Amino acid sequence: MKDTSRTSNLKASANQPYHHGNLRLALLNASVDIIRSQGVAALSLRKLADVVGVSRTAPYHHFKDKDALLAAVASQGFEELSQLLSSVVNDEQTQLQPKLAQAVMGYLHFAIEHPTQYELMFGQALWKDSEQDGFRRTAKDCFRQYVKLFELFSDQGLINNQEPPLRLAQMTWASLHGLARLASDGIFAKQDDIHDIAQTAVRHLELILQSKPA
Amino acid sequence: MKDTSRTSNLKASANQPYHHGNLRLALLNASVDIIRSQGVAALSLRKLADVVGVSRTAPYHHFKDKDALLAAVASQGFEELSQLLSSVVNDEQTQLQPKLAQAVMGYLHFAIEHPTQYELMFGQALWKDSEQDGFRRTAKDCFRQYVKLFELFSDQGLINNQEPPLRLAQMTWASLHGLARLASDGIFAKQDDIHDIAQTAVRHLELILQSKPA
DNA sequence: TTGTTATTTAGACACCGTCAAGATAAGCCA
DNA sequence: TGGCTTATCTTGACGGTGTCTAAATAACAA
Repeated sequence: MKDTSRTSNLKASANQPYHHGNLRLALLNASVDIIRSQGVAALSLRKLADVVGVSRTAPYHHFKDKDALLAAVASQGFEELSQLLSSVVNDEQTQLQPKLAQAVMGYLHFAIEHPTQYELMFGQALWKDSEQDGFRRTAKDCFRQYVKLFELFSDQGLINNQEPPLRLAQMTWASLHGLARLASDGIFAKQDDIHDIAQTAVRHLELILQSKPA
Repeated sequence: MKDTSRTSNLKASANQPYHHGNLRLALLNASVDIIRSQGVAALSLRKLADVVGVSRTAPYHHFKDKDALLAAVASQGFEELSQLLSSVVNDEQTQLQPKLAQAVMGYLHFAIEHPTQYELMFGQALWKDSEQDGFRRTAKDCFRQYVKLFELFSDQGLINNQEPPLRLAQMTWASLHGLARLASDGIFAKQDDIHDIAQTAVRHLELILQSKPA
């Protein structure tokens, strides 16, 4: 599909309209596609370059490393999750239960729909690499949306638990993350089980938020 | 370090005392060492063979694949976790709270002490590979120990929650796993935070086990 | 136009997993 | 003992990978 048309062919945004049009974005999109459909292990820079229609070393002018590319793909995932959570925060619904369920089920849906990307987003490779702190920031912004949800509940007096909202958010996010992991990694095999466990979990989550532990 | 001494040099067990002594075990031990100290990405069959002192292709007579080797390393981890959990089950202590805390803290300790191995144990690579079902069995045996703990509590009347013990085990294991992941992947950076969150989690876990949800 | 700079390319290197063919040696049976 | 079978290990080779270096190309600014 490598034709000889002008470089300004459609030009998705006004940035970097040099030779290719917008190589960085094209590489990122293709990477997300490959990772979501075939897993992280299936992504090689050489095949990626081939798919996009450039030479093997072209991507290195837009991403320092393969790790930098992977960090960008992970960031894209966190931005998608952030948007999901903030839409729940800004929903007109004011009751705790529906909002909580909406956030939890949306989160789980993302993890189950895009398991390989979710694994990449939370893997050690990126989090222990000190060079990827742009990635780390978008990830923390995402978590902040989740915390904001709990602060909202707390402000509206929907939480009886005495723990600070941040701590409750940390605790429940850990639970949610664990469920998401087990589901998306294929460890809880039966899809029905996952749904049941998720609903049971939401019910107990509410229970925790409403209770006053000693 | 490749000397010309007899092959029966120390011979760790009575199995496979052929040329090397016990290549399979040596490879497995060296792999665990490398993965724990440098991560999964740092393990190459060639360097591994070099460390053990054999040629590059020798390992293929003991492990079909690199994946088969990784599955063996993961199995070793699950066996270690199983032993930990069963020691809690068989402890003379009969109260719920100390046993639960002992299991949770032991589990978290393993995950934090050996983060790279823990990531391998729960990664998609192994769980989505249909060929590694020996690995899957040891993993499920490990989870069964955890379930047994809850059945024990239930038999002794220490649980008021109406949910079946299996469901409670699934739910709390998901929470525990999420916490372990966030901690061992370096996402909850501060070590103190982890400890606090873990204690808060244990407190709320008890709370769930004691409560009767609608 | 000329020069500067961003972008892309081809070539090369070291490393990787693993397949095929052959060498070695241990165990078994005569 | 000797010879056969079989498990074990080795050498050589192939295609694929990430990425470095040096050269080519094209956009832009003067």
